[in-house]
Amino acid sequence: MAGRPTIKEVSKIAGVSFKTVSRVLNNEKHVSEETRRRVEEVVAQLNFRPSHAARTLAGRRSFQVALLYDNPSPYYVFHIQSGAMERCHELGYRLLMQPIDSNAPDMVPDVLALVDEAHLDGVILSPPLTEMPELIEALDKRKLPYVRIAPGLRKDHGLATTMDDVAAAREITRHLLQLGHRQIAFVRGPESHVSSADRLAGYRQELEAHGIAFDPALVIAGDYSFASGGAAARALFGHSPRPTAIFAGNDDMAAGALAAAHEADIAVPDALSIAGFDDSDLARAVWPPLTTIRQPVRELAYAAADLMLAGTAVTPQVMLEHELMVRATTGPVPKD
Amino acid sequence: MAGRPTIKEVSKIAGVSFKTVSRVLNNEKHVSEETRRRVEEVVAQLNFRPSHAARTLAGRRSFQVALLYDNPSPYYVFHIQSGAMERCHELGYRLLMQPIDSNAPDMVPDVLALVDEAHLDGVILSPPLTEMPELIEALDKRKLPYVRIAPGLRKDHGLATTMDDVAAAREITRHLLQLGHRQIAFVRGPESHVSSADRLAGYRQELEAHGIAFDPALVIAGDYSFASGGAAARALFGHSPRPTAIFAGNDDMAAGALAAAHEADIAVPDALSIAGFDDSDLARAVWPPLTTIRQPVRELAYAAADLMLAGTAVTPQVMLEHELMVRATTGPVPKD
DNA sequence: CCGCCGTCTGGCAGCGCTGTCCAAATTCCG
DNA sequence: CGGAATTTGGACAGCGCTGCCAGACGGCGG
Repeated sequence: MAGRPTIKEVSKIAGVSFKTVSRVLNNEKHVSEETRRRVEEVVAQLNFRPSHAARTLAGRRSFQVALLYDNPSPYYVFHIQSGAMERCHELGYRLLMQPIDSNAPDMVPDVLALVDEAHLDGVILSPPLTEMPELIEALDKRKLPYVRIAPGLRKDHGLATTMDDVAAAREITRHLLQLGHRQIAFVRGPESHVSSADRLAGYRQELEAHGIAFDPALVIAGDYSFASGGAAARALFGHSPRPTAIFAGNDDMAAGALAAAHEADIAVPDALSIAGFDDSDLARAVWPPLTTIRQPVRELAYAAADLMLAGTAVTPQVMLEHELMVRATTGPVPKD
Repeated sequence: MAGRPTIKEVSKIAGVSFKTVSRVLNNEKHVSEETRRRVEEVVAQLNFRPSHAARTLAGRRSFQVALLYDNPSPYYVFHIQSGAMERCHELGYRLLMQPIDSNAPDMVPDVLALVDEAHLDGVILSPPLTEMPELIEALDKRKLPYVRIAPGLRKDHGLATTMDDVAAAREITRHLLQLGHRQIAFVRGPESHVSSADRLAGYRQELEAHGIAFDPALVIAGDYSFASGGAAARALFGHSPRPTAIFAGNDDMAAGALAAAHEADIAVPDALSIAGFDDSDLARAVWPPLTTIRQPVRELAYAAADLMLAGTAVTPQVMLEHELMVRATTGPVPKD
């Protein structure tokens, strides 16, 4: 914590007033080319960085935004962070990554307290915080800029980056239908994630578009965890006739179902097809590698930061492309 | 960004000078019980939070530390973050999570710039940043407090939290030896991670302790990635006699080896045992679930923050326990 | 030739706190 | 009951910047 240089020292060495140095640092107009160069030289030479605290205090902006998340998946969090971080960094903002307990009774005041404390210029919300009406309202009321990543509710409200969960689920379902499957089970995620309802809807729509009646008995509730996928699969194995395909609402549950199939000695994909959703690291690490939907998680976060900070987008909501990744857990329906 | 309350407003309502409010906020002495209570009431009622920027600027401390990492594993990063975050939060510090490119030529000045800019009170280093001599020196020279998580080099220098990689690798090796394996291959990690050398050393020591000659041909270089584990396993499958067990330096490589075994139709654990290291999420998601070492990642980070900030520890280095997790990829050596 | 505007630069207040110093109120002794 | 020690709370400067305003200078049109 030794003497870091200050703007005044820079100005003294450069032979200008410290106000001029401030202008250079903030890329303001009305600084002659030569002065600018001279100041920049001194800045580089001293390795000077303006105190973030001082700029925040003196100016109207803190160049600080927070990414709020409450998601147990390391994979998801890691990629959301890295996408948002990249764009923030490019735009000269600092990103505060904040895990939030979305069920805490004081969640909203706590977030607001963070906003005050850090003088945040905006916040980026990821699911399931995107779905909290009190939070959204509080932010609106505060007139604090925010973006939501993949919101499930009120999709046309405010800034948001999304992917089309319904269409993606339809693609997976269509893929299975084209392989000849007719008994396709669906393992859904928790209620708190609207995405899981969207995926269910897509599954159902595609089924019906192919003239296949939707069978509620083939829908099992899970909670996006590996264990719940295994449990769902084991329940399904008791059905008669046994479904020939399982579409799980995320990769963790698909991996759980896959493990259950291995355990029960059911060959995948020969006797049973399994599909996931997300294309997380898991999808390539299990065997056989999982057929799934590549969710553009990193890009969603990158675009979210861009939307909020750069403000160059034409529409307040942007939708990113997903991709069906056909790997080895899905195959033709077994004939017997 | 509407009018957040300031310390002066609090003081006005509480009927004291703003300095007294400051004393209450900082838990200083010389404030009567009653005054303290009154101030705290107003603070709670207004949901007042002191401006972090202002305290940083005015005081000698910023109550801000950074966690620096450069690790591609979402699992590892997530748990390191959450452990460090928890302890920092408990101690009233804010944690800045900063991915750093350890190979960037300006890495050290960039870190120092961050330190200045954010007025950091300390930094937490995770591998492989723990192994960068220039960084360590720069930090020492700056007299900036720091801790290293699981350092490989100069383990007795400065504050650090570690686990015993050598002993853990010996345990895995012993477990395999006890199952009757004699042809045990080792897939090592990249040179940049000293942990991988330690694990190799443990493997070798245990072998020799059991009177088994170390065979360099059974050591294959990997890079901690899933793909490299698969490649190593496929190379090993060509050896004659084929090793009966593979000990991979981390779970990703073990999962890769497991997938390769599945592909080559080699039954695990009946024809081949596989062991990993880390007990990451993967270990339970693959099938069969992986025998591995539980690395106390989260605890290591928690303890690191504690060591640096609470300063209650007796020794500058603390070592945490690992645990051998025997699951289903290891079994008795096949007899033929 | 004057006035006016545009470009560049500096002066100064003040952001919301903490640290230091000092005054007043209270307590504790002999 | 007086004086010193202790507790309590206020005044004030200043942390390192940005916002606003004013001043110096030069070019241009009328």
